[in-house]
Amino acid sequence: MAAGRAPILTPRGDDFPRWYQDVLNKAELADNGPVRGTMVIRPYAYAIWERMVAEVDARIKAAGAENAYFPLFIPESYFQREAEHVEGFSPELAVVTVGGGKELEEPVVVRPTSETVIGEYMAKWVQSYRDLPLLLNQWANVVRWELRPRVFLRTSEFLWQEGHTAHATEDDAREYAEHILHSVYRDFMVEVLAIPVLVGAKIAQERFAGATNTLTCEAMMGDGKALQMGTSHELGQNFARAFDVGFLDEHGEQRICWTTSWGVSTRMMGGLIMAHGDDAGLRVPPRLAAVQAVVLVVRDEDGSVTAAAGELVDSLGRAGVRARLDARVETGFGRRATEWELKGVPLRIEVGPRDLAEGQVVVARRDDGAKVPVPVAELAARAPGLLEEVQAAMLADATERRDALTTVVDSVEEAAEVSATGFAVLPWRLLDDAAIDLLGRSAVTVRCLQTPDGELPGGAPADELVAVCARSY
RNA sequence: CGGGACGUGGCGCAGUCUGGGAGCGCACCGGCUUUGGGAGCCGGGGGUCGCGAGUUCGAAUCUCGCCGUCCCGACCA
Repeated sequence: MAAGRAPILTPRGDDFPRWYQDVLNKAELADNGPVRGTMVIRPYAYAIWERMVAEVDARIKAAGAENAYFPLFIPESYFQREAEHVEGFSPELAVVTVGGGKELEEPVVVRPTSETVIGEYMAKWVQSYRDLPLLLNQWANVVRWELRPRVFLRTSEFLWQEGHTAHATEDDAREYAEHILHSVYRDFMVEVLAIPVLVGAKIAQERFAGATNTLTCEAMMGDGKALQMGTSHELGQNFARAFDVGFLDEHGEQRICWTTSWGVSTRMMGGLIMAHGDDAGLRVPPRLAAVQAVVLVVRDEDGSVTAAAGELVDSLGRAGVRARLDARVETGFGRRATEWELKGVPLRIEVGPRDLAEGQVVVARRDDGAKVPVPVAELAARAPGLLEEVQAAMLADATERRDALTTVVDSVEEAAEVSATGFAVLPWRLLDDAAIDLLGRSAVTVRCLQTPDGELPGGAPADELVAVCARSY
């Protein structure tokens, strides 16, 4: 029956960007907004984003930071105070010049990031070494006018979390920036998103505007391209100086703080889609999924199947599984099965009269398509374990693919070639300006620097570091 | 912002070259038959042909301008 029918989605191998668009539409994730570069996040995608927020927020709080909220509008003059910051952000600022029908005396910028406003208030709040470290975070929307927008990956407005901290010493600031990268971002991405991200440091050219060091989590997408999934910056004393964030130390000496900032955004939705999606649609890892299991009533003559399915949903819920009932029997089974596959729900539990007669249900895994019968009485007890199996399998799949598409090379030419389809790892010492320029001609960039065993460079000697190169989103 | 392609019901497209009925598939609504992988048949509803000028008796079709989308390059979460 399916033979001869057009595929639901453009196959990934035919046209990856087109496939991505198809997933956004068919899985009802997002639409373009009316203003170029803006997006509408639809309920199913927003539910996933809320799960991301919950998981990341819990980790941020575990790292000791507290949530606060700073204004959307920032005086334009604030941006002028940090030279590199202005230079980096000027091209993508949205500036409001009229308010209440009148030309404003000083234009206000719609925040592209909040270092400047937060710096102003940190200066006010921090007086003593006893006030440090000051660990703040906010969940907010930000605006960066984009020339080439792509839903979730690069939009002019996006949702994110931005952490901002002030510390007494450089070491303390560095440790905290690293702690966030590892214990919040990498942990979340690997354990919840099931995406095996690389951690590393950005080269100077790729640093955040105003940072002294930018740490990154880099993921590989289904087409071998890289996606920066999150960054954590050491800002040195650049912003602290510009905004006069100072304190008296225990010896009564006036000193300047060391600050950090770090963020992850709705871009992770794009990463989720492109890292795990297949030709049948999205695949959501169970720990992330807003709907972990859908109980699908295959057909129902007298209401008894729906009743039994409802009980299964309840029992799954009691077992800690986020389950949902699909009893829309007026819609064909195949249609509904396809819909849930598009949406990537990890487990589909099929219940029909035949199953009930045999005291079983059929459990279909979204990750590998396997279908196994499970006795009704055992479903709730077995589902959590099965979800964990799916979670582990998805991480293993993604890791295997990333490793298969990663090649260690020892020349710039090879790096350019290999980066056409995946990641190239080569000695950092080979990458002088001319080499970086050469890679650039193939749209290849240095994603991050690592130690050979994949850790942050830290204090490792520069000539021992490796550079991970790839094309990127 | 440079190069390329494309804008026709919600989605995907034909029609444009060679001007004259706005059509097709899917989706949607109603009815009947169906229901273990995208249902079938019958009957319906829905479109300023991206926007604006121009040429013409007449423009989806020709001309110009603008906007948007996608791809490829320069920047970012």
